[in-house]
Amino acid sequence: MSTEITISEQRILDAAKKVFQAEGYKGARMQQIADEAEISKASLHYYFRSKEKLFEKISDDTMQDFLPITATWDDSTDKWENKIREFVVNFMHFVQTKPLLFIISEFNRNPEAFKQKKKHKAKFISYFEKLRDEGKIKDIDAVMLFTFIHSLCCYPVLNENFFKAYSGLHERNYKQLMEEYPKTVGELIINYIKKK
Amino acid sequence: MSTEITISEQRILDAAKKVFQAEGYKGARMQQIADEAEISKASLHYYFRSKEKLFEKISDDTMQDFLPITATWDDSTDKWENKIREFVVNFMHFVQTKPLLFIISEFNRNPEAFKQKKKHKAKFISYFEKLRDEGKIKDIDAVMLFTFIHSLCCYPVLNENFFKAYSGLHERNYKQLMEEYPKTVGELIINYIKKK
DNA sequence: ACCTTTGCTGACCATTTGGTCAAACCGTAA
DNA sequence: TTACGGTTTGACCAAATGGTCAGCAAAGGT
Repeated sequence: MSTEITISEQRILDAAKKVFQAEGYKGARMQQIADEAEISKASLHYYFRSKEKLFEKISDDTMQDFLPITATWDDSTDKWENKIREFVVNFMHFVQTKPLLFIISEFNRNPEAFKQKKKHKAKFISYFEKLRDEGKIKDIDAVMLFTFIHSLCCYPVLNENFFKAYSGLHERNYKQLMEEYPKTVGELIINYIKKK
Repeated sequence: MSTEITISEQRILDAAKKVFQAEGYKGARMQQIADEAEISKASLHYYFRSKEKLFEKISDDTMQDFLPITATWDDSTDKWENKIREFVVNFMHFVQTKPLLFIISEFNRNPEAFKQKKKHKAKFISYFEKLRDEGKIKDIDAVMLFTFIHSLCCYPVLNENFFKAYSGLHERNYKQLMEEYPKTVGELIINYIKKK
């Protein structure tokens, strides 16, 4: 079967995620990925014809993994406050766990390379526009809200090292801050759109 | 004088900023920078011994340019609300104008390379901790606040292309959004820490 | 036992890249 | 005119890099 994933293939994908995340696309070396996967460089090219194909595969997989999180904005009886809390926690966990940094970097550098520009905003936007039209929240711009949540969830994780050095926080303090962070972000957002 | 900057040197710096910003450190090519500066690659190395030195110079200059903005948190009689509004506008303009993207990327990739880790947070933190202790604002964590402002100001600009594709916004809509953005961010922050 | 497929590798290649160097260029002071 | 110091460059180099290929070994299938 063509959809089966061999052990070697999985080792390569794990290694590639690690190296791409640490070095970026241009900085990552095929030899380094091969070493990390304990395999020869020729084998690496046997499974993934080129560096580009390998990057694409990881990029696609990661984006695919994100889809379940957007399900937050499907119909359900949860209060919107809880949906926001849930989304922020899940989103931040995703950003902390998955190799998003190099994908975003590459995206910024070369947007054309990404053909299927999945528009994840649709569900989010319509969910909050409906709430607004029903008068259940303040009169806010849903796209602006979308931007706020993304910024707050992604920035401190994606730019962890820069942020640490820049703010003078050490590892321990940063971790401590990040433990409370999702909860506080949730409350910030809720506080912003809740009718008083 | 060693502090004088020749025309060629300036041309190189401008070209390098452009290329580094567009391609990242690893992706930038010395030849491309030389071409952009309309100069030979050998001349480029005459002024800046290595790619690393050139990067360092630009990185240092950019960080230096940021200092005036932090002056917002010096003593002055302005209301804190106005200081926040002013800072957000200035900060976002800076991020939009200066080549921050590749510096942050490189910083994340290789934090040790940056020796003088300037801690800009000091003034900001003490300013808001004082306000809090005086009971003029809510009981918030100043570091958390620092994180919020940075995230909100930097993310949508640094990851412009990713954000656009991801959210499905086109150029026009993005620009329109970004015009109101600083103002709205300011109000979001003020709303969060203002005593009711 | 023989053949075919699949996984895997060392050796090799063409190209790119950061960096060097001797020589040329050019304004100017003597 | 000449000598000199700073500036500029084409030609060149060693190292690194993505990628190729012929062939080996193991696992079935017949």
